[in-house]
Amino acid sequence: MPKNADEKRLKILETAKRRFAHYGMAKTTMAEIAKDLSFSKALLYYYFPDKNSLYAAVLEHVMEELEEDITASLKSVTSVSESIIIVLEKRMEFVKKYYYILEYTVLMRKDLSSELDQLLIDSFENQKGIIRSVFQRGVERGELMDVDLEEISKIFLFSSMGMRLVVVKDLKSSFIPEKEEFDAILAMQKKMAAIFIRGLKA
Amino acid sequence: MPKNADEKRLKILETAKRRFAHYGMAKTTMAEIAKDLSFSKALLYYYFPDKNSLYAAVLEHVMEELEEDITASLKSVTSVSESIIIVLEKRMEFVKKYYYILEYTVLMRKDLSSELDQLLIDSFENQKGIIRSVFQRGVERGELMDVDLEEISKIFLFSSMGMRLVVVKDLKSSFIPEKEEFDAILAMQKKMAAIFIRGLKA
DNA sequence: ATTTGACTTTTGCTTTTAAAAATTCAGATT
DNA sequence: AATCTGAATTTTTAAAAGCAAAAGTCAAAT
Repeated sequence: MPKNADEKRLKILETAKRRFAHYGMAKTTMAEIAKDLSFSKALLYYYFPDKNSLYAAVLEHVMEELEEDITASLKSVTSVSESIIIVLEKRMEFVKKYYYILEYTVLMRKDLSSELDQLLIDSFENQKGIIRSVFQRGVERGELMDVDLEEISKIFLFSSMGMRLVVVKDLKSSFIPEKEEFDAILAMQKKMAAIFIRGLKA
Repeated sequence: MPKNADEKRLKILETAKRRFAHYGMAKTTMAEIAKDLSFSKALLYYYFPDKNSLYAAVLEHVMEELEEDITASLKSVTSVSESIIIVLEKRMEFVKKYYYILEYTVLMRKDLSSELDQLLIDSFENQKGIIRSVFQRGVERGELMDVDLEEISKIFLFSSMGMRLVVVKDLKSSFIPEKEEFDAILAMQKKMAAIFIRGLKA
C-alpha cells in the first residue's frame, strides 16, 4: 500500500508502464490505468499534467533502467569485444521486453511531442556515451588505435541501430516481430561489431 | 519523333520517370504524363497495363542504370577500399537524383504492390551481389581474409543502408533532405566502410 | 495537500459525398 | 492487324459532418 505521494506516483508509473508496454500509447487510456489502480482518473492528473508527460516519465524510467543495467554488467568486463557484446545483448533484451515503448516510439518519431522527442535524443546520446567509454577504455589500454572517439561511437551506433531499422522496414504485415527476427538481427550486429572492432585494433 | 512502338514505349518511360522523380507516384497522374507527350491517356494503357506497372518499369529502368553505372566505374579500380567508395558515392548520387523514386518507395515498403515489392528485393540482392564481387576480388588477391562472402556483404549493406535510415528517421518536418544531409551520411558511410574493410584485412 | 464525480473540450473514428483519377472500351485511323 | 482516341465507367481520394470515446478541468469533499 502506498503511504505517501512519492510512492503513489511510482505506483502510477509502474501500472502505466505495464499498460504501455503491452498495448502501446494509443491503445491505453487514462481511465484504464486509473481503474487498474482503483484511483480516480482525476488523480492521475494530479500527479502528471497530461498523458504525454506520463508516457514520457515511463519512457525515461525504462531508459534509466537500461542504462543502469548495462553499466552494472560492464563493471566485470575489460575487453572491448566483450563489452560491446554485452551492450548489444542488453539493448536487444530491452527492445524485446519493452517493444511498444521503445521501438514503436522511435518509429513514430515524426509527429511526437517535443518532450518525447528530446527524450529520444537524450537516450541516443546516452547510448553513444556508453559506447564511447567502452572504446575509450580500449584506447587507453592500447587495445585500440587512437581515434576520434565521438565520431567513431556515433558511426558504430548508427550502423547497429541502422541494421535494426533495415529489418524493421521489411516486416510487412505482422506488427510485433518474432523472437527469431530479434535473434537474427542481434547475430548480425555482433558480427558487424567484431569486424568493426578488429578494424580499430592498434 | 518516335518512329515505332518500342521508341514510343521508351518515350513514355522517360517522361514518366521525370514526373515520378520530381513529384512522386501519388502526385503524378496518368493524364499529366499523357499531356506532356501529347498522347491520349488511353494510349498509355496500350503500352502499360496500369499505373503501377508503369511505375515499376520506371523503377526497374533506374535500377538498371545504377547497376550499369557502378559496374562501369568499377572496371578501372582494383583495391577494395576504392571500389567500395565508388559504390557508396554512385549510390548516393542516384538517391539524390531520383529521391522520390528510390527512397520514397523504400520507405513506403509497406502497402506496396507485390510487383514493386519484388523489384525492391531484387534491387537489394543486386546491390549485395555487387558488394560481394568487390569483396571476392579482395579475397582472391589476398587483400582480405577468407570470409563468408554472402554473409559479410549482407552485413555491410545492412550497415550502410541502415545508417541512412537512422538519419531519415530524424528528418522531422521537411520532406526532401538537404544536400548537406546526403553528404554527411555519405561521409559516415565511407568512414564506416574504411574501418569495416580494415577489419577484414588478411 | 489529496482525492473525486461531474462536466467540458478534443480527438478519433465512421459515414457521406463530390471531385479527381484510374481504367475500360467501342470504334476510328493508319 | 496494330495503333490510337473520346467518351463512358469504375475506383480512389479527400473534405465535411456527425458522433462516441477519451483527454483534460474544476469545484467541492476529505
